[in-house]
Amino acid sequence: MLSLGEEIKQTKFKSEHQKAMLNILLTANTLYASNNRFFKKFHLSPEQYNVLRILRGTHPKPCSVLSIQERMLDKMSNASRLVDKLEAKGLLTRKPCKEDRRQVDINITKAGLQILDDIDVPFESMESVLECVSDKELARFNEILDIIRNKYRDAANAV
Amino acid sequence: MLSLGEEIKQTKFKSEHQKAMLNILLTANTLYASNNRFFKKFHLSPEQYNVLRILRGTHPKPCSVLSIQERMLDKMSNASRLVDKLEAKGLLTRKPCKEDRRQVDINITKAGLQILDDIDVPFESMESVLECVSDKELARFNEILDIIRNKYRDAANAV
DNA sequence: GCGTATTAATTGTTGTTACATTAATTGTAT
DNA sequence: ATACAATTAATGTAACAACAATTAATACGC
Repeated sequence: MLSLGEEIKQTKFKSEHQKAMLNILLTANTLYASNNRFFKKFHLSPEQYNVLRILRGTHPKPCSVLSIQERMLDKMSNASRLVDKLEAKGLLTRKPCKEDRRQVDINITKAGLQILDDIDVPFESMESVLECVSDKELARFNEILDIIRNKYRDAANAV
Repeated sequence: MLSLGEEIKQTKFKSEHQKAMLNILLTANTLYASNNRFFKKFHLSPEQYNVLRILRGTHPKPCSVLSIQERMLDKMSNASRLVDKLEAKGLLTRKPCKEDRRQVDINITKAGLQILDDIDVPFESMESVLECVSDKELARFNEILDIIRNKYRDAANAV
């Protein structure tokens, strides 16, 4: 098993803090790259999968582009174009919203639900890699991530 | 302060494990986006900054493109083209390697070292967001990240 | 030494992201 | 009611990433 230091061939770190920051970025890149390869088997990107999951969550109610965007992990990316791609694949439908004509009602299709079903089992087996860590430890782990996210965002805006 | 659930507007999670996986991805995205905005002030991308840091590490000895690639957080990205950009900005030099003419000797310039100096202080203040977490806890935090990275990569390859 | 395999770096291609801008609709203040 | 602001979605663009393919140099087996 490779440690952070081995992976990026850096022997010294200024502090455990700095190491943690680098480690998050490296780990996320690894996860992202693995997910990329995994979803490619289903002709999806991780972002497209994320959108389908969100739509399954609200199904059978529709969802607007904006509320997809708000629920996405990567807020910067372009929900509108992701929806384009998924519509072209027949995994969702798009129709104007009656109540507010600026909005678009997006619904996942049967094909969309089916592909999520196909993905669920193998994907869950990947997500279970953390079984060797206790729930209590993971709870603290999640807390620390929350702290980092919030403080870092503030710090970056302040600079 | 926003929790994972608040940020992606998802109230239920299947397990602490699944939550941790999503949290890593979300946190990394946030960090990456913040870094992006931060480095833009210096007309650099996070990846370009990473390359300069690596070169400062080996300085005054040169570094090949491959060994830059090996030390990078994101192995997938294109070291060759990053070096292009940085050379165009005068932040590094590129010259053929005498011993092995396939390789290129890359050295950071004074301007490159200077820009790292300019960045160091504000960037370190951003990295210090973790001061409220103890070193012992961070050590365990880093361990868990190492586990996730290694196991997940294996799991993704196996599927 | 010669042919083949391997390694290092670059380049081509395709798709995506980040960010700004635009267009259309709705909300609001007077 | 009308002007102006705010909201929603889509699009234009420049830069970047992923991956394959290419070129050049070196290592290795015989």
